[in-house]
Amino acid sequence: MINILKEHVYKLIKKIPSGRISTYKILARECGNPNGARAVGKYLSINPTPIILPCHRIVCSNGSIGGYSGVGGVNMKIRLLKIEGVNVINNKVIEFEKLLFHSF
DNA sequence: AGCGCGGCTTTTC
DNA sequence: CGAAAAGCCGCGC
Repeated sequence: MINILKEHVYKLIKKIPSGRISTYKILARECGNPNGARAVGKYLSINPTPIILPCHRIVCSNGSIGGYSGVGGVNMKIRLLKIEGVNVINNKVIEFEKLLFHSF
């Protein structure tokens, strides 16, 4: 059990395979902080390796794209998701529930 | 060493 | 659908 969310979050994200996605809340929950989704988002925002860390595979729990502090904003995030095979329409992930990866 | 702020959110009205 | 409020952690001053 890692107390530090940041480290834990990064590891979890790295575990997410291509074509799969997850949510901030789930990650926060996996870290033991169900209400720490926001904190998780911040860690991703300050993540040292934007593309290396598949932060674009993380979306809102409601299926919306959420946000992206990197260059290109959510547009780039959507682009990356589509490249990996995730359908995104109107800033929302299609069938994101089926793509959710919660087998950490 | 201590305090305050911000953020890729989430939930409810 | 759009807007507002709430709770969490690391970093900077």
